[in-house]
Amino acid sequence: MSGRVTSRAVAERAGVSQSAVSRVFSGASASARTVEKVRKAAEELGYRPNVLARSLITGRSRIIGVVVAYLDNPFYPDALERLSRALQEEGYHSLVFIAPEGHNDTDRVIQQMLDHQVDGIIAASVGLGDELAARCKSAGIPVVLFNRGQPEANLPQVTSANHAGGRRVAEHLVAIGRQRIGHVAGWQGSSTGRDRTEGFLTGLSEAGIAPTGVVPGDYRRDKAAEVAEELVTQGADALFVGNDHMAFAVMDHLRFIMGWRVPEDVAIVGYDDVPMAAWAGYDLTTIRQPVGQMVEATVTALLAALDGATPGAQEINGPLIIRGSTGGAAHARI
Amino acid sequence: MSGRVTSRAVAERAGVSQSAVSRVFSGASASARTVEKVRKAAEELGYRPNVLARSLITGRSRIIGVVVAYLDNPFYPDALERLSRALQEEGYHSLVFIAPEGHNDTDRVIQQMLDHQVDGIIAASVGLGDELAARCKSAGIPVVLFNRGQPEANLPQVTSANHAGGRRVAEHLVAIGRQRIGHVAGWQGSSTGRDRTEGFLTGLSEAGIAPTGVVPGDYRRDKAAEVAEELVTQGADALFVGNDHMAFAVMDHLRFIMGWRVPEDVAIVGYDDVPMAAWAGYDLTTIRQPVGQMVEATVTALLAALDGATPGAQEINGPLIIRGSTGGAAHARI
DNA sequence: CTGAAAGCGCTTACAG
DNA sequence: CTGAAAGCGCTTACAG
Repeated sequence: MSGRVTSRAVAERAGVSQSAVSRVFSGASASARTVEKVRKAAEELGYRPNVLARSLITGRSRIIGVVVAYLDNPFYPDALERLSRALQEEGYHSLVFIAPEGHNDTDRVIQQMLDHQVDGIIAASVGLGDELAARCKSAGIPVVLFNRGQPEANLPQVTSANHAGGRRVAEHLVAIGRQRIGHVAGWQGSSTGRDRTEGFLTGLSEAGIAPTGVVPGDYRRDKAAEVAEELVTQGADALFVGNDHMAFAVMDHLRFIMGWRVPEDVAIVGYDDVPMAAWAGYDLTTIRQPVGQMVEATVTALLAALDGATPGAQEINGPLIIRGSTGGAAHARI
Repeated sequence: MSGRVTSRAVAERAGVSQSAVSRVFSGASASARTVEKVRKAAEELGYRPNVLARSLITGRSRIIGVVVAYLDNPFYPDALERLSRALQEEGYHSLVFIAPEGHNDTDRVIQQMLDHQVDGIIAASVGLGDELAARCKSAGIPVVLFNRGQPEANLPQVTSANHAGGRRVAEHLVAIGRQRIGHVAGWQGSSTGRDRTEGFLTGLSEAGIAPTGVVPGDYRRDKAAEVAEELVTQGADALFVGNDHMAFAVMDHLRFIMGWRVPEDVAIVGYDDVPMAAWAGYDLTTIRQPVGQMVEATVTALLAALDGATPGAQEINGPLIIRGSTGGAAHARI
């Protein structure tokens, strides 16, 4: 226990005032001689400025609160890793909260972030209560929504073009000649779930096709597998599954439990293009959510908001990646 | 911009002193009447205590720094989620750092955590330089290593019984009648990698079998698939792969690229028992790392250290989970 | 129980 | 450029 080394201790050892030490470490101007003396003393004492004290005065903690809901869908660890790195590069740190099970208790978590004087908040795939949004606003703490739209909230938000993506999936399944097309939908309480479903139904209806069935899978593996079984039993020869995470469960269930062939008996399309989708075991056709671009846009929006700007909603386009689960690239032009 | 609401503002509105406000929010004693007045004023003003200021005085931030190296191996997002939740339950928050690519630049990250006055540090699967370890010690900041041993460092650490696990794998592969057994090893720069490999070789040698080959896969999918191909080409009929993450890549490569059958042509065993290992598509025999118990032990050790205790190293036993990739439970007794 | 006061470790005008 | 001083928003002895 050497005890905390403070700027005062460094000042004494260097034979300068405490203010001088502070100036050296906060990058304010100081003579070369002072800088040298201070650095030397600091080195010898192992001094490092107390970031808390600095934040208390400057009113900026350089900490960004990041809320994430579930890490079992591999899209989110990936996003979290990239967000954290991008923030670090900008000199910010991430105070991470894993949102509680009941998706809607995020408000308490956000409040705690405010208590910690975070400079800004990124909410990945979780919503924000109106009251809390107002409180953040009045506290001058910008909030950016990642992969979640909340139109009423009027918050900066970054999503991929979910409606367009869903529609593109419909076009693809029709193009490869499928007629009995079902949909294992994402959680309809989320904008991603709703938008993908809507886009998909739009696409089908444009092709003059009625869906064989549309059943919510709620972004849960177990539920997705269950409802997929229903749909194929009803005769579906193609399924659009609301995200890759569910699609893997659906493929496993159909192939290994029910003995169906993919894509011969049933074509499968997912959403996200997580790395696993490209693995030989799944080879899943899917819409790519360009996570790198989405993270970049999110961090850019946050920095802009910290600078006083008011960024709006942003949609990033993602391509359809055609793989074996719908017959592969060769079938793309059929 | 209502501006920050401070305890002084609440005091004025409530007609009490600032100290009284502080006492109410820090749980110190106060008369029912004071509490009521203060709470009312605070409510009306939307007051919440500034945690930074509190931490500056108490010297406790109630923030735990968590360093994680890679989130692409699903074992770690899972661990991170559980760690974060467990910490939240104890009233702590997690300042998360994703360690930079070059595994050994963790020191800078740890230093930054110290600058933020974290109360403690959990380092998941990363090492800690001697100098930094010493600095944490002298600052009185406990560090607990999760899933990584570092015997020289004399730090509290929680791992699973990797040596025993590796040995158990050898016994199992011998028991099901495999004779030409290869090993795609984990990164030998890590204790987990080394211990599993050692245990495995011990087990083989006890059975009087020499390994067909031992090649490092470094916990990387691409490398693992590559060296697995070498090993089976050399005639291996069974492979122990250093973790599940690599084992999936190995299975995909052997089955879908090379056309081998698992387990008929080659039996595969992994390590970790991440959820995916139980998926029908892999059905991977593996040693379970009991992540729940490991997290619990880690948090307990950290809390104990925060209380002044000096917890030691802890090894959690994990069972062999026999699945289809080695012929399933039916073959377990052969 | 309560208020006045000191102080946590810094930053930042303000004089010199 | 530099030091003395005020102050960030709290907690916590100390008297009363």
